[in-house]
Amino acid sequence: MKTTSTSAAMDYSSSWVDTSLDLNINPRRSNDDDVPVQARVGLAKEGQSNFMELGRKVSVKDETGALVEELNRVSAENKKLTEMLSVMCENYNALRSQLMDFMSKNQDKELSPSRKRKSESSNNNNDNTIAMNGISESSSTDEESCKKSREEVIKAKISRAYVRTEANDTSLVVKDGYQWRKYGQKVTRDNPSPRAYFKCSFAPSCPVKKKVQRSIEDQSVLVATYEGEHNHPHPSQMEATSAATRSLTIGSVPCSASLGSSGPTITLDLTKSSKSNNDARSSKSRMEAPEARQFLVEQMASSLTKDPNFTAALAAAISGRMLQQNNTEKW
DNA sequence: CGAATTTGACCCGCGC
DNA sequence: GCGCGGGTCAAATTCG
Repeated sequence: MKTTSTSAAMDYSSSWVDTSLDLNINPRRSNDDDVPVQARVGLAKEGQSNFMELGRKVSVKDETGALVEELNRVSAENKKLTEMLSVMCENYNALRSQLMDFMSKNQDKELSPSRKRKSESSNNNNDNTIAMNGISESSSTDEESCKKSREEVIKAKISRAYVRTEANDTSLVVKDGYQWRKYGQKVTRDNPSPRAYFKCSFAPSCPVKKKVQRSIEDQSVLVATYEGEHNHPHPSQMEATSAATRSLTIGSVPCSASLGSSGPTITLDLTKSSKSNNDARSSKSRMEAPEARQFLVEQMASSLTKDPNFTAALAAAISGRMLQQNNTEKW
């Protein structure tokens, strides 16, 4: 029942979370397909008539050298990213094993009926998946809809997310990318940790609420219960869109990040930057500034790793998926 | 100074 | 009907 092999866990990670950055080992290659070296030399000749004096062989040689250098650099970067990914998978495996222990320990307690309010427990019962996946969603059954139809309209979608935080982090903040406004906090009977109540900052137009409370068993795990669905775009998507727009103005590197029910998807298409710069002028500027491109890539990677939304979304997705998988294995 | 957070009071459903 | 407990409100407070 338990799957402990590393390779299996790796398969999970690959199937759950699309960690592919769509990196092209040789981005110039695609560019070369579109714009042959000679053609670009010709373009350079158009831009600089004196350049023709140097002869085609020299320019091709320089171009080849630059390409090799670029290739080496991108390969090294790709290697670095691969190493980072493997480290992340190792961390994930460690986290997963921890979670397996944790879940097996309190499995009975989770399944035993708690002294919760009827409405909440019924909602949880409706949630056939027990909301173990990161951003799981559930719809209500027909039996109870007639009884509390109005309430069900409001609480049509209830999902639960488990987010592991630092043990010394006392804040009940689950950075899921959305903006929330805290409107209350209570100490509940069945959990000594306070429960925080949040409304979407787009309220009242957006009716989504969430409750965040630390897990009884593991204080470092935050349990976020979401009620309702956002009726507006994910702020990180808007952010990514604007970021991509900004990057387009400087480097034309499309970049998008999204967190959906199927997990986070980060698309960093470095190949398109070359293709979109197919005209002569940008081709010239691109050849002149490989450092600028490297800086841009590094900046984008840095902004991604530093972005709390990204890391939180990643953490939420990983923990949620782990729980989902654990739940699947139990059934 | 406006926005966000805190926190005690209040509301309401449920069980006895 | 009453008490309990979860959820919400809103005034006070804090923060940027």
